[in-house]
Amino acid sequence: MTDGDNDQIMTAVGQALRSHGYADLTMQDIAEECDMSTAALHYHYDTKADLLAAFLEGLLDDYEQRLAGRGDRPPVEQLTAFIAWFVFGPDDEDRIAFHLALLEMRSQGPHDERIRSQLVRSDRLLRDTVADILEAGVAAGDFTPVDIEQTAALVVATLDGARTRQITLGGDSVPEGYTRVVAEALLDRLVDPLLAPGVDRPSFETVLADAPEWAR
Amino acid sequence: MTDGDNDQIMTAVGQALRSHGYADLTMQDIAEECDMSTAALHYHYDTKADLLAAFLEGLLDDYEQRLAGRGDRPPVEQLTAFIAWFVFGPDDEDRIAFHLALLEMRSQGPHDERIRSQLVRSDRLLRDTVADILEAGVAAGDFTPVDIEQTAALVVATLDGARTRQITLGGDSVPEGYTRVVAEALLDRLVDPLLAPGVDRPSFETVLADAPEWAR
Amino acid sequence: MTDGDNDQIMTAVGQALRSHGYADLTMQDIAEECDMSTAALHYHYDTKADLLAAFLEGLLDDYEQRLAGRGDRPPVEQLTAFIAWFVFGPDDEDRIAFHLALLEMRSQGPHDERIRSQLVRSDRLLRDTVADILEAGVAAGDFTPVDIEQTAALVVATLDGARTRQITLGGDSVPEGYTRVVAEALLDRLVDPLLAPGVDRPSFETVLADAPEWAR
Amino acid sequence: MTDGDNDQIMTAVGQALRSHGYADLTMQDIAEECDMSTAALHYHYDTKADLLAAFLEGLLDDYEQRLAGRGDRPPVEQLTAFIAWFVFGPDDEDRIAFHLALLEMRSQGPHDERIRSQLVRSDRLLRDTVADILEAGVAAGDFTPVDIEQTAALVVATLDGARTRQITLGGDSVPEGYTRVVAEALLDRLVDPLLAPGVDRPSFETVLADAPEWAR
DNA sequence: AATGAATGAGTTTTCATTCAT
DNA sequence: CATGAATGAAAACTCATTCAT
Repeated sequence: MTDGDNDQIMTAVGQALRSHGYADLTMQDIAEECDMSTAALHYHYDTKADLLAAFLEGLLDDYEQRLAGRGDRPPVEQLTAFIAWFVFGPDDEDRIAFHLALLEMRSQGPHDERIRSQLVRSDRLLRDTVADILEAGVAAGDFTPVDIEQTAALVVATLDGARTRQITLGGDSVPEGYTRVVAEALLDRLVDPLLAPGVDRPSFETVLADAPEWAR
Repeated sequence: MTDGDNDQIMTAVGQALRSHGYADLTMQDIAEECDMSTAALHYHYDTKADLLAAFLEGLLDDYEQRLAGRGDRPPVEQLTAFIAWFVFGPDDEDRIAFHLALLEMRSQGPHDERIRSQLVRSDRLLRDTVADILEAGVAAGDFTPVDIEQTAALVVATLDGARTRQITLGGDSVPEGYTRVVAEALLDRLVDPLLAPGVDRPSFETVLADAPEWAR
Repeated sequence: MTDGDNDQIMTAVGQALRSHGYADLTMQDIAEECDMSTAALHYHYDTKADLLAAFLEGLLDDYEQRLAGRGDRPPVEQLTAFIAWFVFGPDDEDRIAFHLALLEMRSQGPHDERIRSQLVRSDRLLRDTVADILEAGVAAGDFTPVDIEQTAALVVATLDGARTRQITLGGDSVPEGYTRVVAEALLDRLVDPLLAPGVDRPSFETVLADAPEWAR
Repeated sequence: MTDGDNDQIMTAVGQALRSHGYADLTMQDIAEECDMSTAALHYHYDTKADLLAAFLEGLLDDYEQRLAGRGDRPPVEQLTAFIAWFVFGPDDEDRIAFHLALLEMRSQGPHDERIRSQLVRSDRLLRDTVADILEAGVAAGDFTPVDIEQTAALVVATLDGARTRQITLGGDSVPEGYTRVVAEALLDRLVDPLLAPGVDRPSFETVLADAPEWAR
């Protein structure tokens, strides 16, 4: 199978997941999305579980690539950009679809070890990213010392929670967007108190405006 | 149908959801859990979707009632208890199973309006609860003034995110438990800076130990 | 059970049959039509088959009563009126419903001896009615001699066929109405050649206009 | 699906319909008749209704083809053969079962548009067949002029009515068979008076004996 | 006399998976 | 490589019937 063929299948899984939801997803749904027979899908992937595990793997690989390459800007900027990265609007359908698919896969983690181990890997990567930024900031004297692991966990959990709520609740509950409100709160309440005297944090708007290349 | 009979069915749905997960839940699973025939279930609820919607509704009603009777203890205590309420250990299998099932239902929100509207209601309730505590605290002079809505959203998102990660990742990634680490971080980084001079926050251990009646 | 109660049930069977058709008719359909529980229906009639057999019996009793009492008008008039009696328009919903119900029951005859014997009784009655008229007409010299049984069978089959086709095909195929066209053909081709010289047949319009009391 | 495979399914539907009747027909019945799983049936036809509609359509297509090849024998013979074609004995179980099933389907016409439209098509076809014969006969000078449409409707209704009564009443009421008696009556009373002087009608027995190839 | 609740047996339909071609 | 066809197992749902009250 060429890479292009595989991409096509993976795209189809994402589309089908988006349209039907995990619980109602059938091989037929996926097959229709990429103009293939279900038998062809089974030729490439032995079971539905295999196919979905591969899909999740691809999903997280993408995610990771986007996290990488933060460049060498000051830690405050990096942290602010990291937080801003989670913000999306109620009309950012691609993003919603992506994370909804991810959420549906995530909820299957406890039932499928292959899925769970990918999730653990991705969690470790996310927290390490934040931890690295924090560590660099403390080392540079830009941040006052903190419990790095604890803070990283806090940041990641908070942003994940905001995203999950925005995706599952839709735009009704927090019209400005759950992620936006929570990201701002994080900056005000967590990041600002962390800054050493004389260190300035770029405004949220600035960071959102000139989104660095890695913040898709 | 008497209330007792209905309770029995709802309990069975909960149990079955815990054992099988949302995506794999069958009417038969539920029927077995309450020693009934599937036909009997269909006698009371026309469709599986109806039954699950009723279950979710009942769940949130319970939730609501538990959140309601917070009593008249000082706001600091209430806030600390609220945060502590989310903490559970990696071995609290029942809670994990329950919230996993709930997470699976949540990921169906975008596909099922009945589910989504219940989720929105529950979100509103949670944030209102925190907002009320904050408001009371500010009014009493125990908390320094803050943006109440913003802070409530932050707290709820953070705790939800921690819970979701703990459930989906298992004990591997944060052995003490994601919820525990994040709850402590929240208290240290968010609640403490909020306290007016002279106001003391009960220690986390204290609150966890004598969990008030409303913190199941 | 009072007669009124039973009438109510029978009406409900007719209504339900009309709405759902025999193949899709359920006890629940009937129960809903008369605001009763299915258990109540089973209290009065042991089985669904019993209930339907009773329904058919009532149906045919009605039918018979309408056939009776032809009075003592001349045989030509009686025969013409008998034929005209079968004519109904594409908008005569009551009549269509009645005969549709009857047709659906009739198609079950071969599967249920109770039904079949009622149908045989009704057939005998219909043919005897025609035969009596023919016999009287021949005796009176109004009709030329014919094979009475054969002619009666022909008349009954023809009118039944026209009615069945009109009911099952709807108004599309023969806009004036199958029964109307065929009844007219019967009069032109069968009755007229039967008349002795000097005997006049009332026009079809006349008979249709002043429908005698027994031709509902 | 090859034509042969489809034929096999259609034959199975016919057989199952004969054995069980329309109201009691299940997919399982059909599946057993052709040594297939019900799932295989559903692979070819999405729903039971689709399958039955296809069956009815195929039935009428066959019918059409059989009616088509009437050859170029004289109109009198054609008309006589057409009428004779409807005759069957009280012991012709296969035909009884088949037409009973068809009658059950017909009584579903008012509830199922797909069925009804096929019935209308079949009605049109039958009447056109008779009308064509009559027209040819009149043109050839074998028949005296008549209202062609009216006469065709009369013939079709009569034969249909006789068949319906014979099927639903069984052999009790008209031991020689309703269709036989009525067909003879039709010939005596309708066809014979139609013949131009010098034109002879083949005897009923003759036609019944050497049934032409198109009279199944 | 009537009902709400329940059920067992069955119905259509779905779906991941297999396999000959 | 890919497909059309097929299947077994299970799914949701239906329905006539029963029974305690």
